[in-house]
Amino acid sequence: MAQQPSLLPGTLDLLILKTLARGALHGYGIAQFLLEHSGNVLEVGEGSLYPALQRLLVNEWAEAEWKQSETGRRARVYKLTAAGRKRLKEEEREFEKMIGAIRLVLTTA
Amino acid sequence: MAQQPSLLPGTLDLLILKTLARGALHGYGIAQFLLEHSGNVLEVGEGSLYPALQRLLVNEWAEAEWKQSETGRRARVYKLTAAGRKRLKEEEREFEKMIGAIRLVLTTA
DNA sequence: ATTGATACATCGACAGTCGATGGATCGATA
DNA sequence: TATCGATCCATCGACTGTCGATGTATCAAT
Repeated sequence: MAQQPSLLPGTLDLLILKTLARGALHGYGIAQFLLEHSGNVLEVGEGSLYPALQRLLVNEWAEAEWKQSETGRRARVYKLTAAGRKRLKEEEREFEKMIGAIRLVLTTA
Repeated sequence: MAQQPSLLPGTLDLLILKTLARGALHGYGIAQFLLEHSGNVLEVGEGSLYPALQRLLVNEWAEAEWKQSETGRRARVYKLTAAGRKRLKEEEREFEKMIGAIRLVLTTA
């Protein structure tokens, strides 16, 4: 873990999956979405983001397509697959399980 | 992360700190405590536990002392320092911050 | 006598995050 | 017009943390 971890390791895939569940989006947009929708807490660096997106592609939880805007700007748009939606549910379940377990310990007087 | 992660990476120090806040304890006992007080979810392997305890010692968040039981069985008992208690509070704060941020994203319709 | 629980610890493999770096386009400002 | 900041892609090496395997040893129970 880095000195000032901006992320809980192991949760980035879940966050990206969740973001993509709202609709296809490109990498930069995902990072922005996470920042804005987390009260500026989740600062996903590009060195974390792109490897994570590669993981999603390799596992076929997402598929990517190059898009050109009218102005000619290129962006790689990621879109969840059916397997990705399934995976999202699994990761959400697993996350809740872990958090619940940790909370049990933390709240044990 | 392992295939069947038993832990949320980055939370083990917090969990150990919290356990030790209830009283001094040896390594094996910490692992048992976490297992029992997490509904059998948090299975801390020894390959994770002992490196974590070393971290606590190095950072002087805990101190260790060898103890002998009446039967001659040896155990290394860990005890929080003042700095350790301070660190625990910091980690709790940081954890809640992260979880809050993640939850914001996960519950965004 | 062997197994299982208690107790310590280390090792190498592996995965994930981080900061730095590099490239490119575009709009605005100086 | 030059430069800066934002948008957009991606990779690299360093680092940290977890995991499973391995090794030692004691003790109780079978």
